[in-house]
Amino acid sequence: MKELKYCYRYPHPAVAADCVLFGYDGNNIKILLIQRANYPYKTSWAFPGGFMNLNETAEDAARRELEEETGLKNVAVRQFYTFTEVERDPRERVISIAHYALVRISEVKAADDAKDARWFSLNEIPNLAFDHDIILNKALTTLKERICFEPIVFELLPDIFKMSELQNVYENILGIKFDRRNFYKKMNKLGILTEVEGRAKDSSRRIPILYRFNAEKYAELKQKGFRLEF
Amino acid sequence: MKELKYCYRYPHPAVAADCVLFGYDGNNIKILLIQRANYPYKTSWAFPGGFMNLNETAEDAARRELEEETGLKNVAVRQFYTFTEVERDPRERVISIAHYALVRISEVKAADDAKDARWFSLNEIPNLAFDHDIILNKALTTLKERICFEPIVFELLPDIFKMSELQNVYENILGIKFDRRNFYKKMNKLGILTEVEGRAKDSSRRIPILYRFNAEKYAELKQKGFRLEF
DNA sequence: ACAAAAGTGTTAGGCCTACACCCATGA
DNA sequence: TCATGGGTGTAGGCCTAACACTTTTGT
Repeated sequence: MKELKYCYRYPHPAVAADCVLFGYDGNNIKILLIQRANYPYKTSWAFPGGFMNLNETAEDAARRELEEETGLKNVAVRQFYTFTEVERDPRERVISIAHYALVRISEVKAADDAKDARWFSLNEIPNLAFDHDIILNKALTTLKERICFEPIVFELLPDIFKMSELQNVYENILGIKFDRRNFYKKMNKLGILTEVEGRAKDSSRRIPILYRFNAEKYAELKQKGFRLEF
Repeated sequence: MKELKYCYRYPHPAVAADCVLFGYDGNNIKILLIQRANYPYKTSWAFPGGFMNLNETAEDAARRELEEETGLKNVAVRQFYTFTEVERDPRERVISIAHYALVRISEVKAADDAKDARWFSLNEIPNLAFDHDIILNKALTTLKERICFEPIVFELLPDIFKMSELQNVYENILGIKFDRRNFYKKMNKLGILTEVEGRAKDSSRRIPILYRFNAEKYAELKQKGFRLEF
């Protein structure tokens, strides 16, 4: 039994940093879950995360836990809500500072090998540990709102992508279908996409134009208040 | 010296809940600040707030501190961000779960009497304790975004108000000027306002139509995705 | 040559913007 | 009667939604 050597004048809760990791496999939005090996909620699935150290911020902690549990380094994690229900952890009072991050699923191949980490589609999410079902809902709601203010969806796509892929990502996240032609026009008019010379063919028929996210143009637009209306 | 009787196996940060309280005096958005009486940042101004108890959520804590320090009861506080910079408090590691709330300034008259609480306009904010300047900025940014998704501005206004007052609140928060006639049309078309029979006159010339926020109609619109474009 | 994916127009309607005018009222 | 705040209307432009046609390419 470890000794209780960290003492305070007033009760302190434990503070965890968790991270909802979104990926995109070319068809669907996916969520990375980790199967718990220990009490509580042993064998239940949960988001990567863990307790925050006192010499790091919550973001640092989320990034560190992500690396420890999935091998992913330097992911842009974003805090979105702190969950503080009194009984959310049976061990002791634990609050969870929840983050989300978007990654190219191919870069997390390593995690796929680990027997305890798996990508799940939104319609096959298993029972989750703690209040992670609530956290997931909030993460999805937040993501839907954020993609109208920041062009974060590009973090899910490869550097170079087809317009139809971009549309598919937006449709998946927002749960809406768009008219292909109107979507093309809207995105092109926005001005944050650059056509890429190399036209790679894939399984489709006609060879599509390829695009890259133009961070410079976005930076300009951001000044004047970037906003995507859906 | 109080004894250190709360002990844990791992280091725990202290957790505070703070609340940025917005008010509206009929002309300008105001922020309620409290002058600190103790170390650290003694005599500096800060947001109402304090340490969270282990038997309450962060929201509960923010509400409780708000009542203790301003007398306000049952205010709808909303969490918006958790501040976790390692050095943000000189005493020990403290993270702050920050909330905001909108109140009718007249209901906080009591607080005005207290010598240590005062409403400040945005252009007269003094030096703030801790990282409260950063918290204020984030609160303002969040407020600007949230009022496009939720009709929270009505919490700043009396039950019954003139259209010009509503416009003034939006203009103050967003820092934009609107055309009076276009604003009227936009708000009326939205359908969340109800005209009120009693026409009270004030210092102006022509007697204006009075409105009330219609919570039922808003609830309907919310289903289909309420959204205000500015 | 045919089906599927992809590029490009066109049109109508709605919403926003920018205005001008009239009404009511206190001084 | 005049200045001020307040209510209402209209024209133009832009954006969006809805929809059709053509091009490319693997089979």
